[in-house]
Amino acid sequence: MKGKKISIDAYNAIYQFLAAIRQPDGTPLVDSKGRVTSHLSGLFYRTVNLLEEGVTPIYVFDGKPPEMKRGELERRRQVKEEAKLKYEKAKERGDVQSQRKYAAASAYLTDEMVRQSKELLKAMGVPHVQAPAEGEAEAAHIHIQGKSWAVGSQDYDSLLFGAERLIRNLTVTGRRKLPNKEVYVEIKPEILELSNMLRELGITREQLIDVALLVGTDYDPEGVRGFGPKRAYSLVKKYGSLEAAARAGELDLSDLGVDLRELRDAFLNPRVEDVEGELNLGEVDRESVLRLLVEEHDFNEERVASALSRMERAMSELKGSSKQSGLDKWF
DNA sequence: CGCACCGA
DNA sequence: TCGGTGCGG
Repeated sequence: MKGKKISIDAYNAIYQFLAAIRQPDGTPLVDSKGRVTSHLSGLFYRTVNLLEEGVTPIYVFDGKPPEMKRGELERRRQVKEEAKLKYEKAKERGDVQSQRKYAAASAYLTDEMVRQSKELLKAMGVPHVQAPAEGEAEAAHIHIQGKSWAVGSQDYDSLLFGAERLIRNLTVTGRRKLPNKEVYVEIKPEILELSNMLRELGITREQLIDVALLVGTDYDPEGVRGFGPKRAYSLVKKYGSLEAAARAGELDLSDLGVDLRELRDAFLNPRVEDVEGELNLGEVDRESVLRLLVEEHDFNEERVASALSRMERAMSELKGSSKQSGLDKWF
């Protein structure tokens, strides 16, 4: 992926840092004032690594969530509250493993953390974009407009939003990951290409959206009871659309939690904005990065300085190369 | 999650 | 150079 730009769902990435960068008992990294810094550590070091590998990340931040997502966001809030209670209980009985698990599950990103993250990226000269609504949709839009080579996310939504190329597990270290236990597994980056997927499946993007709606999406998480990936795909493949399946008596559209037309529209016509010009690397503001990380949040100066040096070298090479221009469309 | 360090 | 470990903030 050298010389490529990847539009990354920032919330998705930062949230994962926040959940994962913790001590075995679930304590996150904090500065001397007790403020959480896990997200800054993850964002900083991973971004430096990506730049060193010649990948330019474009971080896309969420805006106002669509009204339809309200229920799901409320549900997630409740799950987090329960996780918080489970964390307290695990702490009482000194169950360190459960502590970590529930601390990760109850992690939440504050507005302050989002502001800090944007400030850090700005100081690093790394482009970021504010989405009007869903970050995932805007990241896909930037890609579709030819301003990034792919979308980077752990979620599959961008494919439904029409992104041609999705990168999952975008890390440099080829890092290990724990499913639930203390078992670490090798995780490799994964490239998914929409047109290849659709060709192999023999369906259109509209039909893939129908499959997703049966299985469940952020806007209607339950989907239709009884439908997982296999049955959903078979049904759509056989009848062509959810309406046709309903007419054949194989499906009751009122089993969807939300109106079908509205659900489809969320993926086919998401609220996105064009971005002006190219999304390129800017200048590294060494002073600001040091002030933010070292002075304000007690990062180790030598570590930050050495990462900054690696980054500056990488960025000058990247900006010098011609691969950076807007020609990196997928065609 | 990623860095630094260590021993093989 | 690689995998394991412990700490980072």
